[in-house]
Amino acid sequence: MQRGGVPEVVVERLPLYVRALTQLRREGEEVVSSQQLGERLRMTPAQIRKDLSYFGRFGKQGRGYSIGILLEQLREILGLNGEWRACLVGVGRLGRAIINYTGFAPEGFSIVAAFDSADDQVGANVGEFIVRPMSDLGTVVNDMGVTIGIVAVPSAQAQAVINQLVDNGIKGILNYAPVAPYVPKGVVVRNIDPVLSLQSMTFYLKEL
Amino acid sequence: MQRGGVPEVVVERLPLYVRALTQLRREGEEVVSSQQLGERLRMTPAQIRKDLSYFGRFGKQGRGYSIGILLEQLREILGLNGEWRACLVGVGRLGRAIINYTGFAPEGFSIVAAFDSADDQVGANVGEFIVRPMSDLGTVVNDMGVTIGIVAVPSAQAQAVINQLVDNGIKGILNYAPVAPYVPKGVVVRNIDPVLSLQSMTFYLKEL
DNA sequence: AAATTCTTGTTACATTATTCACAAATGCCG
DNA sequence: CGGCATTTGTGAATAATGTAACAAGAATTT
Repeated sequence: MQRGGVPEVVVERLPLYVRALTQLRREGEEVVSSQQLGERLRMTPAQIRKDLSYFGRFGKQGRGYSIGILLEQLREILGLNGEWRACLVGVGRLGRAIINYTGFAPEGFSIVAAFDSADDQVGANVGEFIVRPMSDLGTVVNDMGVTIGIVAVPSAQAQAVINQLVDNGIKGILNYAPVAPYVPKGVVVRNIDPVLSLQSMTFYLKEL
Repeated sequence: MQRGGVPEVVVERLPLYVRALTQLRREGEEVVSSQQLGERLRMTPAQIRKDLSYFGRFGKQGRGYSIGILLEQLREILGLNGEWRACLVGVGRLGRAIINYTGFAPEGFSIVAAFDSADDQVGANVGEFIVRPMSDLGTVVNDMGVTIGIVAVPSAQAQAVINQLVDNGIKGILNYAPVAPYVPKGVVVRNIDPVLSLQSMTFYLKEL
């Protein structure tokens, strides 16, 4: 287990529930049973009930869960009700794609600044940002209340950039570089690497 | 466990080993112990040895693993020695970013065609491709030996697109749409969703 | 209002995953 | 060459995760 006695696997499934519940609400549903939710998400109802039971008792026997209430509770638990501010480091191809990605903002994650360690990128206009030098990091983190750093630099520079982010008070790292970064305790990392996903996929494809 | 008696978690870690070994080789190393590899990847040496033991005996007592040999073996096991051909569905912002992503090709994954279900996109020029209609899917899959479909369509259309891919013989799906897709047995899905990653991250950030 | 049908929350059980610990090899050093 | 330092592969022990089963509560039907 991790922090607060809740297993990390469980925490990682909560956003799945949030997503499914949001969709159900959009469809006009008001109540859902663990059975129905399980069918949507292709998990067993028992697992869903067990997961939720780590945080409280949200359901009603014979009826199920009120979608509105459960959704609100889960958003609260995950801390999704505020606005989370992130900065991007690395404005190459990938970084530019991330800046222009429209999926973050509706979920309360906003990118508020862009950095690059290459001098020839600093000052450039990317999206609505002027690319800043890494030396501005501390100021930006403090002044704008940035807690998350999104790393989109070449793998050779990733660890150094992550160190700088952490040194300047960043608490969460969304890492797109293909490395296994080191961070001190208390800093949370999530890695995004489609290549790793494909490479484990092919294990199953090759023998089909 | 899954296929061949090898637990899926183990298969998902193999690409991590491949990545680390490739890097070590680039650094000029020839031999590595499970201890050293574990330090790089921040895992216990025991886990690495156990994982590898599902597939054979690659190490030498008192010495460790020959990087070249282990790397070759792992690439073979994962099926990474051939070229894997993929098609992309959805040429919106995200789809275009994926087409231009330079990380796939060096790892042996090539995108060989782009599709879109919106008529006003069909025929457009994206990257080096002319966007094709979904009706071309069967032909392309057969003629070009495509086994992987990359899905970058809005979530409302994702399941329908995935069904079409599967019906046309696609065996692996790399899904960027924020949905939990259904696929028949024998089809492998990997989901990429940075928002889910952020949403589980904030659980830990909010109480810091 | 009794009987029936649902469905939760939870405890007990089963399975899966990780870590430990050590015999058996291997290399190295003096 | 003998002894010391390493390091693997693995079976046993431990820990974590997932599933099943059921009492208790709530809605619905008769």
